[in-house]
Amino acid sequence: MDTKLTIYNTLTRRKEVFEPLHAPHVGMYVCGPTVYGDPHLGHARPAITFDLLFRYLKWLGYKVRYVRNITDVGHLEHDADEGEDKIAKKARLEQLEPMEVAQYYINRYHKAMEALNVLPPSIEPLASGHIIEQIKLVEEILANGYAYVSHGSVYFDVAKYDKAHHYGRLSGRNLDDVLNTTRELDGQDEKHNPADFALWKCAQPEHIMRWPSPWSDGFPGWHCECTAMGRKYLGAHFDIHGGGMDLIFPHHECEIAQSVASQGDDMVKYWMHNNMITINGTKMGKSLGNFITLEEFFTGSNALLAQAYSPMTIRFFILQAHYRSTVDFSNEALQAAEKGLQRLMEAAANLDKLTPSDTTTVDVAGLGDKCRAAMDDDLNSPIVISHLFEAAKAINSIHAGTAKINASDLAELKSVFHSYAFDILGLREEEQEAAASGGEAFEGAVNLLLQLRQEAKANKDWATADKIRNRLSELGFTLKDTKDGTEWRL
RNA sequence: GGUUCCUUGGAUGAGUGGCUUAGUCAGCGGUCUGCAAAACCGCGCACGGCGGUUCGAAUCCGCCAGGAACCUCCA
Repeated sequence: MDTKLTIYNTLTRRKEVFEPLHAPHVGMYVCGPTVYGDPHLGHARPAITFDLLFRYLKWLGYKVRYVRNITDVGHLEHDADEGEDKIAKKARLEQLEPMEVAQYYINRYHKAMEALNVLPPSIEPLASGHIIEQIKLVEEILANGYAYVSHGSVYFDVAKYDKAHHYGRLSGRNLDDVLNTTRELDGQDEKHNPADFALWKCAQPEHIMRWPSPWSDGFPGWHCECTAMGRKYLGAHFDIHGGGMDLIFPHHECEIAQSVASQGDDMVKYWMHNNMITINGTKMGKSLGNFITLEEFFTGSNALLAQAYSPMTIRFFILQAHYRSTVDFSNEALQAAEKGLQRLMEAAANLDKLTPSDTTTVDVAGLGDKCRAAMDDDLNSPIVISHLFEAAKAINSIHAGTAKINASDLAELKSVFHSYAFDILGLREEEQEAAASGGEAFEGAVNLLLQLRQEAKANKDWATADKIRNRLSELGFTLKDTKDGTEWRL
């Protein structure tokens, strides 16, 4: 297989062959959550998208350092919460230390990510732990003349920067567009230009999250953390920077400006952005109030949900769409994903039970190459999944005895199927928990019932046989009659 | 208003010039089964509208209609 991984680079708006700066090492940075609320379905998208990339790069043999930050310093809120730090505001409402609130939501985020089988990143730095690095970044930009101090705050001089470097090249804007559409915001009179963005903000008296700096007691600007921490852990130049499409402007645009203004060039080679999850066609978001938290999905406790959906159903649902497409939430789509996943996982279970024959009558050759080609094409997970379903069909046919496979093909099929379904797509079987909690006695009891049913069937006592089957079904068991007896699971 | 992008069957969701226009869910028919379920086999159904380029377009270009994200913290 001599294909190469290509990924869509937002900066050039085209797919590019992925060539690491320092192979076999790969550095990737992804914008993580702001921890002032429970993680919702929207947070799952970038986490799973870049988990897929992380897993695939590792599978290809790269040594990947994956940095995903936690924003616990907070950002400015709009209008009514003018100038107030989000985390500080919430803390006062709940009478908790700001860092206590942050820690609470960090823990909740980690729990949700674990449930979704999202691997922990190599480094998960906190913005609050890197104030010194951010101050240093601001000092560099000041020293290079691309920033100015005003009333204890430091602002980035966008107009000056734009003369030497194009401000807006990631998002396809030019400075005039930005100027004409910039809204009136707090502190505008301190700025030389409405388009300028804060590198350091002087804290108001009521602001409790604050740190000393050469300019004032305050807090770093909205975009500094990613530039400072990316550089600290991945170097002045690294391979991949990812995040949601809604971060392209201004966040990532400002990161590029900060990087160029401080070190002379952009740190990032490939910019990657996942699309949004929508609900009724519009973005699911905190500020829109139309989001459903991940925990609500797992428990079904939301009026919009017809039922609970397992973490793996959510993961599979997201992977069934390409990461650069929007994906619309609906119960129908999730139920379809749930059934599809179940089918795939049953095939995986059947795969382990197959016995080899001396010949092969199914077409499984090239499965690995096809999956590889799909992944290489900008992480086309829906195509990988479609190939896995083809494999599932073959597996089930062999399992049912209508097809055969020889030993070497079987070994190959197992290897490829497990690699893509579990190692790369990151799916996992969830039934183990139920079985584990049941214990041997439980299992024995169920088997006893099935044995009684089997005896009833042998006596043609259909009433008793069906009664056992129906009662077990009502309790949530799924029964499957096969030649060799009845299989069951919860 | 500006920037970027989208519009595929009953529901989802791939596919960028011709090859069988994927897969999943739902539906229909069959095999299997005591009857079911599951599984397997088979079937049907689409490329927003209008023009253009081309031997040939869902795929390229133009216009129109509709929609989204960003322009303010946001995955």
